[in-house]
Amino acid sequence: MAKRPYHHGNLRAALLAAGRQALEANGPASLSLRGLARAAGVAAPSVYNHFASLEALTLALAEEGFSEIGAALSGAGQDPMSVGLAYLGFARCNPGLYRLMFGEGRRNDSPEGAILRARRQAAFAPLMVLVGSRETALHQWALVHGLASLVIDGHIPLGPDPEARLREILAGG
Amino acid sequence: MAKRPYHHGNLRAALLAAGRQALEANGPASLSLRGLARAAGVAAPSVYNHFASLEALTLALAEEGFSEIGAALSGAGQDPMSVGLAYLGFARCNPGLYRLMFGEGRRNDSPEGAILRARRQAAFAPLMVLVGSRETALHQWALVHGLASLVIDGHIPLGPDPEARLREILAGG
DNA sequence: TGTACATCAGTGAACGCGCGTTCACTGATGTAC
DNA sequence: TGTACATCAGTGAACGCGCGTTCACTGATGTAC
Repeated sequence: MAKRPYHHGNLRAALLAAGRQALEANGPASLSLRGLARAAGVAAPSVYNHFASLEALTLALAEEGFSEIGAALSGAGQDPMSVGLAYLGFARCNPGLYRLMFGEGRRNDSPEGAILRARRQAAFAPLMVLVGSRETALHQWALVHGLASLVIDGHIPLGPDPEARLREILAGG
Repeated sequence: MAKRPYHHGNLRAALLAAGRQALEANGPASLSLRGLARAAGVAAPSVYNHFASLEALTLALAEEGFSEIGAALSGAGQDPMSVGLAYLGFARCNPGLYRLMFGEGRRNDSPEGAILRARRQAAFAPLMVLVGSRETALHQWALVHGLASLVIDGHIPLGPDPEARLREILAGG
């Protein structure tokens, strides 16, 4: 099979791990097929044994993110404040991934874009369930998403007790 | 001086206009020095007579945006709801530019990034003035920024009366 | 008015770069006889 | 237990691309005499 794989038997996983690392180290724009292959200790064409294209790899990273944030929100219980904090926690732990998932949409009309948009809607669904009206749900989503973006971008220093601060801001309408 | 300028005497303005157009047509990631020169009907090196680098040109575009959103917010009066709607109006009219201004920050520690961050804080200042506590101001900023992002990304279809819908969502806490 | 000259916004050619992707290949592993 | 063979994850070389930037240049304009 392979000649001398540096990765330990699962190049797909190694590439995704390298992607996560690159995402957090240098942001979504830094993702490159050659770069990830390099990071995984493998020649660039090897990537094509596991992903159809760079776009497919990128999408797989985003899928990981949506799956993880979904789990985090599900595990946060029924209290909207808890769900909001869980959402913010995910974004703060994975800022590069969060940006890939929600920002930097290349082109609105690409097939990749359509898939990402659907996944975002799905991630938003738990919020829908918890609150009464659709307006309120959208309001909450906008609030929590906007706050996540601002925090990630360093606009809101959180001080020694980040969670308490986030609670204040979320509540402070 | 020039040989045969296709632009009418102000290449700097022509490049910025081309940048605005590219931003709205294809997003921030599509900005390229060669592309903008092409769009302005000029050879690539000509750009360097007016901007030190692509980064400088990009920053000038963002500055335009911050100046315009500042004017829009100032003109919106004292009512927080009006200011919020003005903010959303700017984002909806200039989605590509808004993304450049607020999203897609390349690297947090680049000098460009620092300038952009300062400009964002400045754009946020009017909100600070209108509301009582700092928490409330941050809450409002997050809400309006998040809503702008979601609307721009097509997650919230606005229907026949967009402004009324946005009012509902903003109010719907 | 005519001539020499400085200015400087433009030019085309070239640089080196990293990129995504394709190609024919190689060689270790696992299986069938 | 040996041997032939198929599989297929890996390989290096090469493709064409667009990019930002640098370079020495050109030639129309505006100014000084």
